[in-house]
Parts: sequence; structure tokens; C-alpha cells
Amino acid sequence: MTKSKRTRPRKSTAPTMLHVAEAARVSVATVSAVVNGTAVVSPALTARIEAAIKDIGYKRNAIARSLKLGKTRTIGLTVADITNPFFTDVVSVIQEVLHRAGYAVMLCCNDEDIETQDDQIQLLLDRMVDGLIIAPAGDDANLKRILEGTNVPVVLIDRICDGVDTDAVVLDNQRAVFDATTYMLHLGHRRIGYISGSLDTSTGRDRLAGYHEALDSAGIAFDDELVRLGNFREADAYKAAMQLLTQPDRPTAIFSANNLMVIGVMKAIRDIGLSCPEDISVACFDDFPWADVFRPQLTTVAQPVRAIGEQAAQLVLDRLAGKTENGPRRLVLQGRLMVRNSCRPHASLVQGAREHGAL
Amino acid sequence: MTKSKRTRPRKSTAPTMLHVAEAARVSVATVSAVVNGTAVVSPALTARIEAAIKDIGYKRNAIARSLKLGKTRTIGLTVADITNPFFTDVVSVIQEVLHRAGYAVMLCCNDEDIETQDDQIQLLLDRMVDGLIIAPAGDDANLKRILEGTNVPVVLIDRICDGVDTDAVVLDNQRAVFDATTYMLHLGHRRIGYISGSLDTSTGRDRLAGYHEALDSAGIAFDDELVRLGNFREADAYKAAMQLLTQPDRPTAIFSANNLMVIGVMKAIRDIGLSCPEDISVACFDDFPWADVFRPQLTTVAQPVRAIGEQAAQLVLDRLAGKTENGPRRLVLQGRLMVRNSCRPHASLVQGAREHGAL
DNA sequence: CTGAAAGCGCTTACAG
DNA sequence: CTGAAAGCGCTTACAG
Repeated sequence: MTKSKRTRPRKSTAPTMLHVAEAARVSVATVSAVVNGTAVVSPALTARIEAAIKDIGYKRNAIARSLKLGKTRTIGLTVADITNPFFTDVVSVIQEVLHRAGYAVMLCCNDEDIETQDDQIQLLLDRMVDGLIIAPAGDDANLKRILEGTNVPVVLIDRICDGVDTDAVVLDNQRAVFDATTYMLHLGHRRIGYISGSLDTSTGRDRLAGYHEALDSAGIAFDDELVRLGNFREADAYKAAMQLLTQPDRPTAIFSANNLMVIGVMKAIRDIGLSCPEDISVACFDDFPWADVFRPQLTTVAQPVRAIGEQAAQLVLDRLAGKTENGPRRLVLQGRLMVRNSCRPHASLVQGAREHGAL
Repeated sequence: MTKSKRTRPRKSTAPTMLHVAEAARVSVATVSAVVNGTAVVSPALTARIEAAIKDIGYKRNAIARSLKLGKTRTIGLTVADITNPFFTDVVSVIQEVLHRAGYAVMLCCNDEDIETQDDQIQLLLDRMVDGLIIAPAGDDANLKRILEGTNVPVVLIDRICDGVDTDAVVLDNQRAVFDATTYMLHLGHRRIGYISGSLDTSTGRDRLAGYHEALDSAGIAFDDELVRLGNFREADAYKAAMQLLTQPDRPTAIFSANNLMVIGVMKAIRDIGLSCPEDISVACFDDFPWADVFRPQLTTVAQPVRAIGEQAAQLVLDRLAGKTENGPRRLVLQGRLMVRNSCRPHASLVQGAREHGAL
């Protein structure tokens, strides 16, 4: 037990700079200087201070520092559902690069509930996060207002919101679904069912637009009976797929607008006694790490999750470093169609090929 | 534009209690009283203060409050790999119940890297989190030391660490694997391969012990050739399974000690030209939401993820509320064997049954 | 019921 | 190179 400890009995609270200063017989300003390396301190004092710090077990109080500096070195992050593997991956990458840059991340999930989301953003702002990365839940009229009141940099990921003019990194959703749908059309499918995400989200709308565009380009008439709302959730998608599959003239292929919904689709196919890809072709948005291993091996649109996370983190970091003073930056990344074997040529095509002796 | 704004031009920084106090012509103490409801203030003043708050757009600064109060109402949470669906689910539940209790959560992932983990815990502690929930990475000699220096409540989840005597919620891993292995033995398998997690973790050790125990109980000699280290990762498990499958007398069944590794196992089976369950039976620890839908439908040990998250969160909350003053509480939950169809009776059993006319 | 004042633990001009 | 002092925005005894 050292002398300093005896003279000033260590309180139950953590040691502060004052304690260090007393032990080293210097001022707190000097302690601060060596702790932060903000000024040059003589070797003698530096040594004494460092010894005292070690001896006492001093740790700088980040809260006091934040109050004084007006910055917390933490970023708020809200996602609708971290249980969705897409978001999980993105969150993981964001956490990684932010941590490497010395930032902590406060995570909030809201299960697509708008009020919870507003709550959480408010909570994050109250805690003075230096920046915000938001994967917004659906149509949120309040988001704009909440965000307007603050001056922390915010970047939207995955989805964008009307009137929220901030940095964002999103996918070229329309293009990606256009490609996937076109692929199915090339396979000879003419009645392609589409399980849509919520149309209150930009992703829901853009993906559906890609489907429409592909049909148009192929000169195929659009049939609303083939489009059902799944709202990005398994349960809703199950019901939607059931409706599709029990129609008199059921689709020969189905595209699901995200990963969660394709599970519902597969369950519906199973429950109705069909099998994929023999009886019906399936493809979906979002890739799975295990897509290669289980059957059917799903054909998917893979999102560049790592790039999305990295860019989003970099965008806030750049703003925080004052590197970007100009208007909002919108990064648009491309998806990639992963052709596996959950889609088969349509019977008519196979038939045609056979007649031509090609199969 | 109101008068108060004109007389005291709103600075670029957020409005403070002082601004409110001036606008309402009261002291900050009174403002504090109404903001926090800590004292009874006359209706007249209350009204004036509330109006001023609304007018100015005042938000209480949580950082300053934290500094004064010595508590931040945030909990630190570290997990090895949030990308692992098991952890994802647990984190999601923890976040949910903590948020409901008014706490924020700071999330850190360390990819099973011990030094990163120590870093992160240090960072969390520096930021004065009120409590810590840790799913510890492997064998960490430093963890004990780091945690000893603090007096915030910590609860371990999933894995426990030697010498770290804190609250914890874990699974009865040995029992769960005992059950799964016994199930395979009942199916007639005698050579059951085991892909183990890292033995630097309690889960790795306990699960392996369950395997041993089951063999013992069945009076089956243990063969080390059948046990391989997969370290809870897909890539390592792939190699391990490859070794198992290319042995002269290869196993007729394989148990994988977690979800990530079973993907490696399935890839190895596929690459070697075998198929499950026809040629080889497979089961694993950790359930998948899609296990019902894809083939083979994996037989798994499901963990009660929701209960784990809830209990862990409740444990910190209880400590914080001073409800539990006694020693460390260790909650042990039970896994559940989800029998699906990735395991088939062993040929010998089928043969035997045939001979007895039972099949 | 209300306010003046001290203090939470730090940082940062400003003197010396 | 070093220290005294003010202040970040709040809360909380303590007077009145």
C-alpha cells in the first residue's frame, strides 16, 4: 500500500485526475497534458505522473471528457430488425470499422415500429451521439422533423425517406430485381409471382418497380393477381404465397423481395405439397451464407453487405472529420444475381427445346 | 420568432437549462425540478417553464446528467460474433428488454479476438456503463483482472470463465449434447464423429463432455480419431469434417458443436460426394429459423434464446436496482432436441429390423 | 415553493 | 514547462 493511498483513503468511487495530481504533486492540468499528450511535459514530471496513474489505477472518465469536449465519440445505430441476417452483417461491419476509428456504437432495434424508432433516435440524440446511422423503419413522417432539430451527421442505409436529405448508402434495388426477374423470364416463365415488401419503404417500392420494368421490357402484361404484399416478414409472406399458389392459374415462379419472406414462401410451397424447383421456381432478394449447402440451393440477389457497412461508417467518419462539407452524398451500390438451382426452365421451354432436339 | 430568442441569440450549440431558466425567469434549480419531477413546483412556474422548454426546444443533456449522477443508464454488451444467429437473437432480446427499462446498449463485437475484447471492455468501462453483459471470447486470463478493478455488475452469457465469479446465464451444454448423442446412438450409430468448438471455452469443453458421457453410458469405447477441432468456425469445421470423412473407417454420423460449423460439415459432405441423410447422419448444436424448410431438415439442439436474453438483462437490471445483494447467481437453462430428418437409422439397425420383419 | 451555490471530472486558454 | 481558474450542463443539499 502506497503512501498516497494512506493519506487520502481511496474512496469507493473511481480515482480521478485530482487524485493523480495529488499523488504526483502536480496540477491536474499537467496530468491532463500527459494523459492526452496535448502539451509537452518534462520527463521528470511525466515519469512521476505515469507512476501515480499506474499506482492508483487511474482511468480517464470519458463522460466528463465528453461533457467538456461536446463530443462523445459514439455513434447511434438503429435498425428495424437485427435478427435479419442482412442487417446483422451490416451492423457487424459498421461496428468493426467504427471501433477501429475509436468510436463506440449504441445499437437500437425497433422491430419496424415507427414510434419505437422515434423514441430511440430521441434517446440517442439526448445522449449526444456524434452521429447517427439509421436503417429507417417504414414511412416515418416524424423522422424528418426529429432529424431537422439536430446538427449531428446522419446517414441512412438500406432505405431512404422522403424529405430526409442526408448522406445515404443504398442499393440499386430496381436494377437488381429487374435482373432477377429478367433471368426468370429468360427461363421461359411468364407467370411470375411477386411477394412484395412494404410499399411504405423505398426498398419495397423500388424492388417492385424492377419487377414491373422487367415485365414491360419483355412485353408481358402485368397481372395484379400475381403481386402480393408480404411486408418483409415471414408470416405475411406465407399467407401471400398461399394465395398465389391456390389461384386457379398459379404462377410457375415466385420472386420474394427479401430473405425473411422467402422462408414463408418455401413453407407455403411445402405445405401445399409442391416442391422447388421441380414444381415451381423461386428466387429472392438477399443472400444466405448457407445457400450453397441446403436444398434447394436458392438463387438470390446478393447485397454487398461489407461495402454497405464500410461506406456507411466512412460517411459519418468523414463528416465528423470535416472532410465533407458539401451536400448529402448518396452512394448507390449494385446487387449481384447469384444463380444457383432453385429456378428451372419453364416446361414450355423444355418442351420447345426437346422438339428442337436441344435437350 | 419569440422575444427570448431575440434577446439571447440562440447559439449553435443546443439550448441548456440556463436558457430555459432565463426565458422563464426562474432559476435552473426550478427548471431541473420540473424537468425531472423531483420537487413540487407551483402551477404558474411549471406552466411558464414548460412553455419555455417547448419554445426553445430544450432537451436535457444526458451526458451532464450522467456526470453528476455517476450513472449513464447504459449497459455494455460484448459478443464474439454477432453474425452468429444465436448471438444475434440473444442480443436482440437483450436490447429489447433493456430499452424498455430505459437503458441504452453499447454493442461490441470482437470476432473471438481476446485482445479486442479486452479493449472493448475497457472502452465500455471508461464510458462508465452501469453494467456489462459479456459473451466472453475464449480463454481470457485478463478478463478476471479487468473485471476485478470495477464495481459495475457484470453478467456472463453463453460461456463462463475461470475465476470470473459473476452472475451468469448459461446452458446445460453437457446434458444437451448427451441427449443428442444418445439419440444418434439409439439410431444405431456407433461411429459418431464430433466436430468440437474451441476447448478454451466452457461451451467447447462442456459439449464435448456430453459426447463422452453419452458414449460411456452406452458402453462404447471412445476413439479420438472421431473428434476434431472446429473452433466454432465454418472453415475450420470444413477441414475437420474432411478429415473425418476421408478416414478409412469413416463415421456414419456427425455431430457439430455449433451452427456455424455445421455449414462447414455440410459443405464437406457435399464436396466429397456424399449426401445427408442418405449416406451420413448429421445433427448440431443451435437451431435455425429455416431448419424446417430446406433439405436436409436438420436435427438440432435448440437453445432458449429468448429466455437467455431476458434473464441476462433481468440479472443486470436487478443488480442495478439493488434487488440482489447476495453472491453471484448462475442460471442454467436447458436445451431442446429438435428431431427432424437429418439423422437416419444406421444400416445395421435397418438390416436388423428387416430381418425381424419390422420394416 | 424557490434560488444561490457547490460540485461531478475533465479541458483549455491564459499567466507566469 | 507548469499551474490557477473558468466552465461544460446538470443535480442537490441547504437557506430563505
